[in-house]
Amino acid sequence: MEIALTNTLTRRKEPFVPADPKRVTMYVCGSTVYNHPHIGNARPAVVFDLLFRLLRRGYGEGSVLYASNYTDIDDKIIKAAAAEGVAIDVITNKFARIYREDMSALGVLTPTSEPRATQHVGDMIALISKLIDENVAYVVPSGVYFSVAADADYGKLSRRAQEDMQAGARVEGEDDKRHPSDFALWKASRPGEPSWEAPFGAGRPGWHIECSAMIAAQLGDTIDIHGGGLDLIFPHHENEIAQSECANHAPLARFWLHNGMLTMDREKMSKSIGNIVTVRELLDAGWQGEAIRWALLSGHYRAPLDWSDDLLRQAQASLDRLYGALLRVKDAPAAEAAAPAAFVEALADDLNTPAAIAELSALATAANVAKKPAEQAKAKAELLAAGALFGVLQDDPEHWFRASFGAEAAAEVDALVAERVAARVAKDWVEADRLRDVLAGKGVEVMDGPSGSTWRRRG
RNA sequence: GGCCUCGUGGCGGAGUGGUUACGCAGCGGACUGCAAAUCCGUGCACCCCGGUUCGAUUCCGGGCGAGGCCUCCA
Repeated sequence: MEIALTNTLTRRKEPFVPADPKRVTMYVCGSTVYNHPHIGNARPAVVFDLLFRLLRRGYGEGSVLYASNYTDIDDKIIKAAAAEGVAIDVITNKFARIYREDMSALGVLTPTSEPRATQHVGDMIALISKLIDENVAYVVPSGVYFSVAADADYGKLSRRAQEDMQAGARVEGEDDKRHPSDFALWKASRPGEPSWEAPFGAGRPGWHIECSAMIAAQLGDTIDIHGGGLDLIFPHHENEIAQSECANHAPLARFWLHNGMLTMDREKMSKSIGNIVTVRELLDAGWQGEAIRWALLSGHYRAPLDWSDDLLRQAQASLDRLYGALLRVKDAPAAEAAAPAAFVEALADDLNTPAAIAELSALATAANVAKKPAEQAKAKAELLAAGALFGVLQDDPEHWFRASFGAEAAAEVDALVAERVAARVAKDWVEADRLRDVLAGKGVEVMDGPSGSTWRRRG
C-alpha cells in the first residue's frame, strides 16, 4: 500500500515513505487544557487518529509512534486558575481528563504518548540554551527571544517573506524584543505566576518551544509527520521549524499536514469569536460519538467544513444505513476479512474520506442484497473491518438504534410492540395502526417482517 | 495591503480533458394489510468571461464571490 499525503511544505500531494518503516513518527499539536474542547478542536484529533490507524495498518501496530501533547502551562490556564482560585494543575488535570474522555467518545485512540509541557521544561531550557549558543536567540529583561532575522529559512512553511511580516507586524509597546517578528522562547518570571529556574533567569516557557522540545524528547530530531490545524501554520509551526532546525541542523518534519477549519455559518469556529459547540454539549444532546466522528470525516480533511445540526443528521442517517445492514446480517457466521482494497486505497489517497464512505456504502448494499450465509458472512466481515479502520461501526447494531432508550423505556416499548404483534396476528389493523402511532409518539419506528416486528429509534 | 485555499445538483460531498461517484432528501416500481427498512429505476450540477484543444466542469489567464493566516487559536 502506498500512502500519498499533501505536504504543506511543498503544497503538493507526495508519496509518503517513512524514514524508518519500523519506527514511523507522527506528532500533532494537542490541546491547551483550560476548558472543554469544541468540535473544531476535535477535527484534527479525529483526522490524525484516522491517519494513525492507517499507518498502523500499513506498518504494523508497534511500528507507529504517535505523540500528541497537552499544553498545561500558558497565559489562559494561569488566568483560568486564578479566576477559580485553584492551583493550575487542578485545572489542567481536570481538562486533560475531559479531553481524553471526549475524544474517546469520538473513537479517537489514545496516542502512543501524550506528553505534558510541564514534564519537559528541562528539555525546553536545554533547547533554549542551545539556541542562545547558536546566536539565534537573545536574552533581555522580559525573557528570551528567537531572532527571526538570524534564520535565513524563516517563513518557508507559511511562504511569507520577512518584509511582508514586517509590514503586517503589530507594534507592541512595552516589549524589549529587538524586532516585532521575534517571538518569546522564555518569559521572565512574574509575581504570582509559576516559574522554573534557568541559566538565563527564572521564568516559564513560551508556547512554541514546548512542541519543539517535546518532539525531540519523544520522537527525535526529525519526524515523519507533523500535523495540526492550518491556523497553526503561522506562526506556531513556522516557529517550531525555526527553533528545532536552528538547534538540530536537521529538518523537523518531512511531511507537514494541516486540516481545514471548522466553521459555523461559514465563519471559523473559535473561542475568541464565541461561536463554539463543545463535544460535551453534542454528546449531552444525545448525538452518538460515531455520528459526530462521521460528520467530521464527511468532507476532505483539508477543506473547510461548515458545522450544523443538519450535517449531524445526515451523518447519523448514513451510519443508520450501515448499522441497518449489519443488523440484517447479524446472524451470519463469523468470517475473517480485511478491509477491501478500494476502501483502503481511498484512505491511502491523502485520506479521501468521502471516497472511502462511498466504498462503505457499497459494502452495505452488498450486505443488504446477500442471500447465502457465506455471502452475508463475507459482507459483514468486510463491513466491520472497514468500519474498524475508519473508527466506526464499533457499537452493537441493536444498541446503536436503541442507545437513547433506557432499560425501562425499552421494556415499555417492547410491551407495546408485543401488543401490536398480537393485534396484527388478529388482523386488527385499526388497533395495529393505533399502536404504531403511539410508538411513533415515543420516537419509535416499528418494522414488520415475516417473522415478527422489530423497533428502533426514528431517524 | 501581503500570503494561502476554495467556488460541483434541493442539501452534504468526491472525481475527471470526452462515457457525469457516494450519502441525505424527492419521484416511480418491487416488497408490505398499510407502512417502515431494503432492493431496482429515475430527475436535478460542475460561478462568469476569455484562451488552449477535435472536445473543458476538469488545463491557462482575467473577473466575481467565499474562507483562512498575517494577534491567542485546531
